[in-house]
Amino acid sequence: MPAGGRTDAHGATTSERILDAALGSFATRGYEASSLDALAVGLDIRKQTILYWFPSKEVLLEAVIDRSAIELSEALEASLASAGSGWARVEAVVRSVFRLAARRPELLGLVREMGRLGTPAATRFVSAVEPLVQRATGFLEAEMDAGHMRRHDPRLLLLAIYSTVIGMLTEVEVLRAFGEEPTARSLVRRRNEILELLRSALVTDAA
Amino acid sequence: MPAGGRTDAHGATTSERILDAALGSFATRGYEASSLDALAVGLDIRKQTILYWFPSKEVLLEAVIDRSAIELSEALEASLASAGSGWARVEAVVRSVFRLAARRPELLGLVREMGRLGTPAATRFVSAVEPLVQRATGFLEAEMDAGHMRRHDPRLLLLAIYSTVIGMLTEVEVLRAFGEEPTARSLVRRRNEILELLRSALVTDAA
DNA sequence: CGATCTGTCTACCATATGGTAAGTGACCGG
DNA sequence: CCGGTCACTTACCATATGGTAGACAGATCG
Repeated sequence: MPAGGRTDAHGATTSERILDAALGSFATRGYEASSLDALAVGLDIRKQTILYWFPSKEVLLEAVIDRSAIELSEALEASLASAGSGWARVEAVVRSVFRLAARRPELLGLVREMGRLGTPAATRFVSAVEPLVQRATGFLEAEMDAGHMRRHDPRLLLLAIYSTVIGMLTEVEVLRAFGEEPTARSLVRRRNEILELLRSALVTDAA
Repeated sequence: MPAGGRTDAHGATTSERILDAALGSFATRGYEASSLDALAVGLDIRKQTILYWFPSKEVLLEAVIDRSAIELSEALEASLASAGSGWARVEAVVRSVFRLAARRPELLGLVREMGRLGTPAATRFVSAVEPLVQRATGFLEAEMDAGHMRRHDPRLLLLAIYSTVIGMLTEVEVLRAFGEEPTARSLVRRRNEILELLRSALVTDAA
């Protein structure tokens, strides 16, 4: 039985509920714009209960980051473990990110928020996800060496892929401007568009 | 002589100086996290001078958005006016956005911030830039019809291009994680990477 | 010269914020 | 049954926030 306070009707501990609400708020409103008071009201809890579990707002942020980094890493590692090789591997990862976006959009929102938080919060997240970046660049490089993919700077290529995927998943307002509704159907269309785009950009005829 | 208050040593009116500082702060710290007090201190001005020119923080935001939308539109329109056709046109626009990012990074930062602001602030920006989106999708569609570019959904394609470019220009923390320093040289490398990527994704052999 | 207008300032204020201090009740081992 | 710990609460507090009211100096104009 994990510590974290009394459990509610759904078996969630208080500290878990706080983390969930904080993640949602940080991801959509931003860290600085999120207030402990508002969080507490939303949870029907007193602010001091939050400060009991997380002695300061910054500590709460760190906890949210750590938990999210783990969840993100696990999701990606899982998709990598079962994925094939070559282009199929890229496709599997993109698909799993889109699945994650459908199930837990706040996670992707938090990733975007990282940029604004700067050191040391972002450093925390970055170092947690670092191994994945290493694996990914290594993989891309190998595929290029094997002639399966067009040659690019693997780090910059990864950055471009990341930007495209995250952007198409999180820029809701821009999506609206481009006439895309935030529906599941639209999500699938965006995923397929990205996959097509990446495939024609990356895969060589040799593969 | 445009109104806007007394002019400083460099000929800038007070209201212009306020708009500049606000743009910078909104773009990097975010709207909600920016305070009028901090803005005033940075400008060596009293907060009430800000509220004299812009009667509320929200009005200030609207003014910043309007001015930025105009500046952005003009920069893009200019690059479109002198650009050639086909792939050269896409390349010209991407290059001009990168030039803009080097000269006025806050403009791009504000675009990213739009997503968080939601209605009605984003609507304001979106409707100001809307004509550009129309022109761009129309152009892409024509190129596809002519067989110069691979067929895609033009709106989704534009969204993908936008996401990639904005992401690679604004996600400073992620850039750091990927080992890219925020230098001019790195900017050029990122630009070239994007151009290569887009070219292999879009251009058909027929072109 | 006196009245008015413009731009900026000083003096406040209600509210919201992150955080401290000290309680209260339920449970638990001895 | 009783002292202590755990989870959470009420009661505050200093500071920061967006915003109001009004004074004051300099220019403009009749």
